[in-house]
Amino acid sequence: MSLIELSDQEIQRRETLKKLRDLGIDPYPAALYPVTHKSSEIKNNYKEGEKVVIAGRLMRRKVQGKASFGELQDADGRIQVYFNRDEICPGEDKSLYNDVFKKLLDLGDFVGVEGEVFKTQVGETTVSVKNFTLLSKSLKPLPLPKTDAEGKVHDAFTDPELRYRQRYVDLTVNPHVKEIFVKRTKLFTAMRNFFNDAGYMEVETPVLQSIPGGAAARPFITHHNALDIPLYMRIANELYLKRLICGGFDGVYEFSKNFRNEGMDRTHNPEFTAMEIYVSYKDYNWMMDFTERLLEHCAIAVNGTTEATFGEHKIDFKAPYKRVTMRQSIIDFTGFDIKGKTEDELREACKSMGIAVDDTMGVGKLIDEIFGEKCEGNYIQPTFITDYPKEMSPLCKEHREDPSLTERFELMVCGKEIANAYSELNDPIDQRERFEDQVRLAQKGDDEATEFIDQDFLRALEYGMPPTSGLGIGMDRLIMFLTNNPAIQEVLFFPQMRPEVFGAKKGPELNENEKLIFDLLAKAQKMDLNELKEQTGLSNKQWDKGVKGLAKHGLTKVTKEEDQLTIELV
RNA sequence: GAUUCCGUAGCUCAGCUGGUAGAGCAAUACACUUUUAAUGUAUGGGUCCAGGGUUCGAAUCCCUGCGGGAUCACCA
Repeated sequence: MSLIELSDQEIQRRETLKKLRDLGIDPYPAALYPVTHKSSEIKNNYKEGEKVVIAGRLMRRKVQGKASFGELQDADGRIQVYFNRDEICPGEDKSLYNDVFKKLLDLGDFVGVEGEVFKTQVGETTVSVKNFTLLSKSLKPLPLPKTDAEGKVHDAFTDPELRYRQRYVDLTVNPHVKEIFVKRTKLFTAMRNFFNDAGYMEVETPVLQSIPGGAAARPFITHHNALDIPLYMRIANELYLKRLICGGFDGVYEFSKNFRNEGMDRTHNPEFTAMEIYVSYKDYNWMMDFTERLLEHCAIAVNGTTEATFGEHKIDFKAPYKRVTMRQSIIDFTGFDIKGKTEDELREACKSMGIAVDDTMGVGKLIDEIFGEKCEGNYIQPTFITDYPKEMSPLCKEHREDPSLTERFELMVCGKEIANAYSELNDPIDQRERFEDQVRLAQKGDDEATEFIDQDFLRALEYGMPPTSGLGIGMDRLIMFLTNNPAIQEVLFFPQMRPEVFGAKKGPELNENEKLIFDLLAKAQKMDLNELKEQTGLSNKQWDKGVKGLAKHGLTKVTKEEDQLTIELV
């Protein structure tokens, strides 16, 4: 990057950097800095006169002559620091205060401070600085949002594009954003602890798979050079976890980064995190109990309460949750009973409800459309929807009382699904037939159906899998609900975005029009302005921009005598 | 994919029916020894997203492109 592209303030900071080096101060020292306290420890456990060593970013500086206040921001928050000229510079030489502190430090610099804790007249806990060390120089000015006495934020850094692309800045200046990610980590920890306490084991399964299975979604495809085969990035980890149940574990779970090559919007990112857990000798009824206890536990761990606010809704994750069969749900909201209906009858019903259908849709898909259109959005409080039609659930066990249904539930919150669970299908012959049905659906044109048959998974089932219940939870969605964020981008550190274009800006060299004008003028050195314009044959706008551009580069000068405008090279 | 809104100083934003680009904070200089977003005075800082068009003249009007937001569609 050339200097010409730097802003005024960036150039100043680079000059400051040089001055520091000239004074023998290393702006990027290597040595460990012996921090003894965090800002929160000092503020929460105030001890008058305590000697502390702290470090962080200098985020505020207010000079008042021979004394100054500043604010240091560390991982926990901010603490005020007090610089007194004669404390820092006891002798004749006051340059450490006058020059280094006042002129060569900038907001955003990482600084280490040794000092003593005291309270100012206004009562603010403050560290009185005895000595300070520059730990890392900041060359770009940070946005500086400020909160006033009424809690109103001024100059907030809010542009989503800038915030997502430069999350490091977002995290530095927006403490509430940091809080979201602290909560996100608390959620993962709480869930992990809950599973571990129950005796289940965290495992890892492949991200690169030769058959993308376990869900209906478009995968990302890549290529392995040594094997010379296509590999897919996983869309789900279900089939691998079930193999491990076949292998004899009681319970296994994995926080799984999944990748789906589909649309992006405020609730969908190409990579997202799911949690899947499989527990042997259990069924979906047990899993419902387990799920509501899990979510209650997680809500408390994250927010300290089972209650959460999401937009206009107040949600309560306190167990137990309401349970409604899909059939009953559709009766409740449409008056239509799906039990025993043929594909044609269902298609007619959809049409009468104003739901768009086409010929590729089978019984399951049609029911799903009705539910999605008429029912789903109505469940605000956590609600289990149970007993899904068989066609929609190729990996789920047939219902013990009704062979057209499966033992499946989804957990709905605020009209969105956040969990999905089965009594897992473990009959290998049934499973093979369901896969084959899926292949037929895919051939019929249903792009949600799975077109691959995972033969190795079927082989595992043939050796035998104990009765098992499995649960999947969309972790991003769950944390959105727990932190009141309607956009998935807000709960991902680095949401996917179109790549930023760097270095595309033009340098100081002349553009085509400027060159044309310059070359013509170079022959004469000095010309009448209008004459030159005619010779170039440029449009008014192009001419105007070109001439202004040249003047800006300091190459030409226009002089006016009487009504005569003359242009000459400088 | 469709519709719609937005892109101006490091940050937040003004800028009317076209007429020399503005404010606050940040920066620079000077003064000030306990301040609470906000000390005073002075100063500097902009290819107004890019390219084209209309015009004597475009940040402003029109077209195209790029980037982003919102709504809808699709997708868990």
